[in-house]
Amino acid sequence: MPDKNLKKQLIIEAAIDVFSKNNFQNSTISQIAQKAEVAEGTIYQYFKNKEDLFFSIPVEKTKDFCRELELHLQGITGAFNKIRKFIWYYLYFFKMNPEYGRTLMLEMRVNKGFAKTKSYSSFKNLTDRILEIIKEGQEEGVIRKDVNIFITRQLILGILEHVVTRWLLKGEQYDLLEHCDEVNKLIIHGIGLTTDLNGLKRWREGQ
Amino acid sequence: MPDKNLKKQLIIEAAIDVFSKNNFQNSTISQIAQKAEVAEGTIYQYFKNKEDLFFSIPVEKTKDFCRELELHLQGITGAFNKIRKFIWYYLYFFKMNPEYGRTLMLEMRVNKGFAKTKSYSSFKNLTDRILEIIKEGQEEGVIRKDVNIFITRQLILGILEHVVTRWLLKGEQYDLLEHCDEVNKLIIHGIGLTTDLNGLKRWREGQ
DNA sequence: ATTCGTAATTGAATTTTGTTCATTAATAAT
DNA sequence: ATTATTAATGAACAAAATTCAATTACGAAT
Repeated sequence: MPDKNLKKQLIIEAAIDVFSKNNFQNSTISQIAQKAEVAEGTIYQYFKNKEDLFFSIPVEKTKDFCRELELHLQGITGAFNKIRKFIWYYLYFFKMNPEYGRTLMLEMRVNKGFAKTKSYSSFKNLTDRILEIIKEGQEEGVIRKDVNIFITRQLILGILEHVVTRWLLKGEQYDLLEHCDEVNKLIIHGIGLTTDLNGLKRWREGQ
Repeated sequence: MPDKNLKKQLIIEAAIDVFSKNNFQNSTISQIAQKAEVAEGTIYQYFKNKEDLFFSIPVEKTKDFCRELELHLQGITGAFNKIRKFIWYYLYFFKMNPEYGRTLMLEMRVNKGFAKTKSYSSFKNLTDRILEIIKEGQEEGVIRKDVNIFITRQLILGILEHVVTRWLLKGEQYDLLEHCDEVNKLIIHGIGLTTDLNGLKRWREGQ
């Protein structure tokens, strides 16, 4: 029983390596087979096709991602503090796992088939978690209620994905955590520097 | 002379159709050739290879995108008003051109080769434009100065790309313009509903 | 220990698809 | 009309994904 998964894991290991160096299109089954020291046919014993192998890659890593996030959030109180930690951890994880980032951000996330994969189910935990935090913040009275919570989540995930994607496309040259505070500040307070206190009052009533 | 571009355009037309229905990987040259009613070899008269054809698709549309944006911004004063219009127009354009969106958002934007293409150069006008508006807002004193302008831009582009990408992945079922106001509100004011006026004061001084 | 049955593995054959190229057709120039 | 140049063709080629009949390894049963 562990033997079977061992070989499967061996192939995935090789696939991670090959797919993250080149991309999906430019990676070949024979490269992966060579690296895993199995015959090409063997791969098709464990995976339906090239795409299926590809989608199997981030399952485990994504589970780690969510599990560790939960750990990092332990003992933190207050929605804003949790969001700050979420932002930090999100960027930190991609900094530490760039090959995972390349596959997930540049290829999976943008694929229509992704929503049907196991990785997506794992990833959904993460996006569900941020939704919970948003609701918590609304109950605390620190997060605005006059905006759809899903749009609120899109603001947070949007900038994070954009920041990570840019970093990957630029070749991971700078430190991803560099602008952690600024991102946080923008999410919480927005770009506006209004002194319109009447306006402020109006938004509050908008809840 | 116009004959030559006519055939090239014909091929692009067919490519738009095929590439946006399936994706890059699952579209074949022979499908495109059939649809354009030319021989497969003819395509290679006009384009170096499949990828070159792919990247040629959004050149013209992207130029339109930028040109029309400029038109829509005409006569609007004040950074916030311009941003509001930018957001509206951005969403409006993808609503009207979903096949363009599918190619640009789900395939191009996330491709390392994209930054070297003509489409990217056009697209850069758009992202440069939002940067100008941000600077203008800072001079007006309505946009915070204690955050890197590039990060500020990433907030705006991030949520817009995320909103459009989600819409595309969900099969374009709902109206993309539905949440225009909410997006705007979040960008300008953030998710926070703080009454901490001392904090507010501190941020202002942070400029 | 030997046999038998099942599952895993192999790599050569097949299929699909991008790309090339020699040939043919069309167009323009003299 | 003849020639030169350019465009278009589709069969041939190459590369890579996928299949499959043959082989090997393994475990249980006798």
